[in-house]
Amino acid sequence: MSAQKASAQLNAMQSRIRDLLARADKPLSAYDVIDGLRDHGRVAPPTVYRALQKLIDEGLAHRLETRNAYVVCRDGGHVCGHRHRAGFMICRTCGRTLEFGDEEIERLLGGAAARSGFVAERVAIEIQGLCATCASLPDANGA
Amino acid sequence: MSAQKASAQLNAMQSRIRDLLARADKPLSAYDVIDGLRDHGRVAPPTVYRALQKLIDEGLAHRLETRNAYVVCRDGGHVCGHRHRAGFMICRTCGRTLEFGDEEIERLLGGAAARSGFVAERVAIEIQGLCATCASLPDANGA
DNA sequence: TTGACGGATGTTATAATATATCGGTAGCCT
DNA sequence: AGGCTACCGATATATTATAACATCCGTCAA
Ligand SMILES: [Zn+2]
Ligand SMILES: [Zn+2]
Ligand SMILES: [Zn+2]
Ligand SMILES: [Zn+2]
Repeated sequence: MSAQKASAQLNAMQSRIRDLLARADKPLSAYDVIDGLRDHGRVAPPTVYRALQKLIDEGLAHRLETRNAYVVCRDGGHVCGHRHRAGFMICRTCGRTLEFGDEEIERLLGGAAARSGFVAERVAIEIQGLCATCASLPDANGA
Repeated sequence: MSAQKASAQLNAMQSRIRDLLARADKPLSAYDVIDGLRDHGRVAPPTVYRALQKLIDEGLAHRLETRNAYVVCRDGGHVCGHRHRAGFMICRTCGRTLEFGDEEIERLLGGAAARSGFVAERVAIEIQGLCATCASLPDANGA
């Protein structure tokens, strides 16, 4: 058991935050997380940001750049614990966020980059719009 | 000339900011812009944010979500003045940013979205990495 | 002409997001 | 034990963005 690595090595704070993100049905900002942890006493921003970064490093969570918010990794099948690229569809009405890990898209992005000799390291793909549910409600369509 | 619309209807502030963005060889934050306009006297944040939004609305500039920064539209051929979707490759070393408007990618993203019944409105695609120039320099490779 | 109205622009103040920096704690090696 | 290191957390502050209010200016009915 010398080379045991990564997951399950979360401390109490990290676990609490992961649970909080997992229970939420939409992305939480760092300060939403701080508020959500009020039961455990006051928590300072750096504590939360570091814990979030840890979860991201472990592949357990993602940051949504267009929202300044965080979600647990919900990439359908894959068992988390390895970092992976992902895209997101974020509903502007209900906030629900669908994660997708479409390798096809990633390959194409890599291709577009390679055409210019660009070496891709991080890829952010975030689609804002209406989820199927909200799109079917008249209110959300702007009408 | 009753229905003349859009472009060239920039006021002095908007033009100055567009010029500033155009002269910069990398994305500028809103506060970089404020600093860059110091010659013209102090400018307050809302003034700059509103002007930037105007430029974005006119299709003359884009916001980089992963950087909280702004660039002029440099989509190769197209004459700006209409909003369009774009992707970006952002060099982490020199900051230079390449804009691409790959319809193929957009179609695929639309497809990924449609598969879940998601109605895409805004699409952000931002690739961080090394530009061809920086990738060829030993320092930038992390070595 | 003139003064009520409305939209655009500018200012002040403050909110929301994120990090620099320091000090404490615990494991670990000598 | 003593010192080293790495992690952890708190205080303070930096960075990014907007709310709320004031001002200016063109429009148009009276
Ligand atoms: Zn994921
Ligand atoms: Zn929805
Ligand atoms: Zn463009
Ligand atoms: Zn570069």
